[in-house]
Amino acid sequence: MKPVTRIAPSPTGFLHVGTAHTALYNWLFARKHGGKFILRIEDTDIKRSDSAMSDVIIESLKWLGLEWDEGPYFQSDKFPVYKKYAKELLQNKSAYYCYCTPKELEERKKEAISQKKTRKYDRKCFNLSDAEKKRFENRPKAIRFFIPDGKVSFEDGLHNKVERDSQDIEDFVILKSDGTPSYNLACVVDDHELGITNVIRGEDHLVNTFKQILLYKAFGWKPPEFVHHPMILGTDRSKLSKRHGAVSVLDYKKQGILPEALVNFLALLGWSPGDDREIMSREELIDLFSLDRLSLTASVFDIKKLEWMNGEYIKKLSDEELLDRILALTVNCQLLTVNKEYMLKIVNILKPRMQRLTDFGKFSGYFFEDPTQYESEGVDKYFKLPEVQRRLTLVKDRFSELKEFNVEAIESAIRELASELGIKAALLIHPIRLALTGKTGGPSLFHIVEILGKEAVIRRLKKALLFLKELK
RNA sequence: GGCGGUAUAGUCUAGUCCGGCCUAGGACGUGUGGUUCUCAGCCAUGAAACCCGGGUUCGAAUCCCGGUACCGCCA
Repeated sequence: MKPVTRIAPSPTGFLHVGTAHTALYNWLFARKHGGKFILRIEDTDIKRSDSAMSDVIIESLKWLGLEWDEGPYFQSDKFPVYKKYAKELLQNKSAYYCYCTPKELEERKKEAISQKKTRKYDRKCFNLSDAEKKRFENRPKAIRFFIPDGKVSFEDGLHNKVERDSQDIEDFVILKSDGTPSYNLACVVDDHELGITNVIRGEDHLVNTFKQILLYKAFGWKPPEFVHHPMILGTDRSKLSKRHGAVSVLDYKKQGILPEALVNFLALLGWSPGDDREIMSREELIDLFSLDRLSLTASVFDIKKLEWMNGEYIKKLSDEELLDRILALTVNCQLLTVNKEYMLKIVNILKPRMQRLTDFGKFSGYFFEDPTQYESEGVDKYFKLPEVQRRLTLVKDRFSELKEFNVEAIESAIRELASELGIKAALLIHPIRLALTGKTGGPSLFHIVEILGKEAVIRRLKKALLFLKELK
């Protein structure tokens, strides 16, 4: 039988990388076995959901390339269905009405805690007499699932047999008093109706599974196979959240991370192919993926490694492709008007030092505008060299005499001048770089000079010479 | 608090099922050196881990027992 998996995010306004991580494993598993991957939006909490929020999830999944085969299904379309199933459980005595108000529950729980008793629901409404029930009949009522005695266990694909005493599980609400289903009911009903065969989800749901198993049993349904994978943690080893930095998939997009890099990185957080491979294409991941190679331990999201990996993916892109990606990300209209040939040259020499698409903006400024200031460290180091004014003047003259203004000609001009002056070429190169870019580091100077072109180079050298005059 | 889960370097992991090939492998990060005009890169090289305590065994990261710590759920 072909597997059917799903990702079921709730529309919170963004797609959490943890959810993306889970989605990826479900997607990989479905693709690997020729199965189906379904998207379901868990928007039963109407107050906190709106369509704009699910759009973000859809956009994020698409960006990552995790295409789904069915859906999106919306739980908010199915309220009557959940209600029907809740009533069914009522009828077969697996559930009962609860008339307790949130306030009453709160108070009784507090009291239980203060007496160091269990915080479970006290089953008050299960034990109500008919007369009492009648008295409460006009109150809003929820439906609670009755937990039968005994032990609940299931086989987890990773953790093997997990077991829990039903005494430790409370009679949980399946249908709230406002008629909306609780998470566990909606989840079980939908997983069943959609024919989900493999539920692959974060370990934070492991404990929910006991309740869900009980629901499957009460309905007489066959439960799917469960796999609870380890979670992603922040650097302080607590559940990854906003205070650890970016957690939204689209934030990474904005910050210049490539989707293929994020996918590769996420895949390796809690899974490994068994050998030393790290950089793997989508196809390789599908080919190599296997649930039994998932790790059992939660992993810390290491942004440094993501950046490294992103850099690796950037280096693999052709100049054209990289330029397209940069432009797609940039809102700077000015860049869009610059001629493509020029842009490609810049992309080409900046590529090896880029780790994020946004680095292009950071590193390329001087290709578009003359430097307005010079790094002070560089001024001390290179603009105060002996005879620097005279040397730069000579450089400027040599450059203006050049007929061919290409890397070879530029390099030999500088090297020849250096040997005529009896100094190391570096003593010319560094001040020139500072004069042209305002910076002490960067790509090969000869390439910079070529790309900038004769006119800009001469202009900038003149500017620098003026600056040097004032420096004295 | 109860319950569930987990434990290999700072981080991601391989090895654990079936004890010896593990003086524990790879990657990120980090130290040093080399290359180049600088930075990045690249190459070379180093430091860095089996949670603790018992046991079984000729031999344990791997098996058993007992702790501890961390994470999660109830919230």
